[in-house]
Amino acid sequence: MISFLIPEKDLPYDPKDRKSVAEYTKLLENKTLRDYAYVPGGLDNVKNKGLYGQKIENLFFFIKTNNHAGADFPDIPLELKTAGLLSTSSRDRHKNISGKWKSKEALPMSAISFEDIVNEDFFSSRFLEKNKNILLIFYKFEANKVVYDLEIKVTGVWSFSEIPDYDKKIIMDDWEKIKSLVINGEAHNISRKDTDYLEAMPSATSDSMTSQPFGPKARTRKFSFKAGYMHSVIAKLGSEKTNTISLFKKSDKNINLSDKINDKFAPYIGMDASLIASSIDVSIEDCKQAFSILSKRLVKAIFNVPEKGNIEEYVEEFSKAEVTIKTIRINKDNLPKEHVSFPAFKYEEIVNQSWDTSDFKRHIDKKFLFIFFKESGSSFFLDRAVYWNMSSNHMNEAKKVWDKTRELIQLGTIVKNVKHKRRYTYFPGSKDNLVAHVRPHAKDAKDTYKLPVNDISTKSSEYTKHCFWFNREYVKDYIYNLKK
DNA sequence: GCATGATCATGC
DNA sequence: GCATGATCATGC
Repeated sequence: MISFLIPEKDLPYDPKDRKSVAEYTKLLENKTLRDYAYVPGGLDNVKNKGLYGQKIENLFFFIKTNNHAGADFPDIPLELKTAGLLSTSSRDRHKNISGKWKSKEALPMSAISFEDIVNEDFFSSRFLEKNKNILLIFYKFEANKVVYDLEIKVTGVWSFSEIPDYDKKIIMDDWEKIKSLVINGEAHNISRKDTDYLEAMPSATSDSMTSQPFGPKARTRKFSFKAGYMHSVIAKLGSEKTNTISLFKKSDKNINLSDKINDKFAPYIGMDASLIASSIDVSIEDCKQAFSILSKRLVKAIFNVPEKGNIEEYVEEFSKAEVTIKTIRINKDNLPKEHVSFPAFKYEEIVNQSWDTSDFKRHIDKKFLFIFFKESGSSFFLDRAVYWNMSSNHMNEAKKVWDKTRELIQLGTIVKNVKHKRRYTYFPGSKDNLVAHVRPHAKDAKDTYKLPVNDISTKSSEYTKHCFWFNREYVKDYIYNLKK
């Protein structure tokens, strides 16, 4: 039972009218809660952003905090959520889809009950019941600021019924995917990258466990919208001109992202690289990343991305689902010519990170679009486009490589043999782990990053830049051939 | 031939 | 100027 702190008839908005609530909420934009809040004796100094929503309910909407399961505005129904914003930088890959502001992180919504979801269907699910209409209040994130002084920048209502059909389809598929993992007794192996927009986000405390009907205890999780998805929600609420391109047409109803990508690539599959180049009217560069450049130009041609635009930024679905594109050349036996590199890591940073906050995990905890060119005679043809994400058990394999690498850097035991012509390292090699290994990634051997601890055998305080690489055998078996 | 170290062009 | 996304090259 909702009870108002002032009589309902005196409320400055109509709690039974969603539009009225949304318009009233707009008064908060470019203001702080302190501009509206009145408490006899003054406000407290709450800094915990988890309490911000309650304070807004109490002081701005004059609603007592409700502890029951119902919505904050039960008649319409509307669920109030507050979330942080960061300003986008010019180097931001989400700049184009986000406009001025981007979401600080994924938006947690309601808890997932593994016991219940297996008996639900999407349209009568607790997820949809609880989250079909969300009143969003976004503030500029500033750590350690008293909540009353946070600057509110964007507000508005997100409604499932009002998003495009192709977005609904992706969210429904995401929900179904989570449900099917639970049905298969795999709730303990769910990963955020199994889905596109709606993810099963683990609770912040890693030891919080709950039961699942057909498997061992699993981490408790919440349905959450990915940060990439929230970027576009924020831009739309803020009426920013984002100039993005959707893979879907308005009439697309029952097609998912993976199938849509395959459809778009289909006309070019089997086509020789030189023929692709001439048919989209570009030339093939003569450099190391020639195939990467060609495949990005092909993607731009297929999806109508401007020549100068960044694909992962312009293609709305790639931005919302946080997709990374990798181009791979494979030989006649489907083995990639090369291992697959990631950005070089900084030795001083990796020792201060945990696996969950590490850059490597952040890079691989995403969706990928692998574009494979296969060798044929003296040329290569476009063979496959694979929309892919890593499984949780392989994630654990990757973690072993990261753990070992971090340990070696911490101990200062990187270099194996100084006297040898070439310097060999103790970093995990491609035979040591199924998924990944560590190798140099630098302009040349003199291109270094500082070490947190001097290397014992070289006495050096810096070392050639290195990065994590996906093993090419792994790419062949688990990405190209989709082995489980 | 493969594992691993070394290096390069592009684009922002 | 440097990070990125790759390929080249050496030596076991």
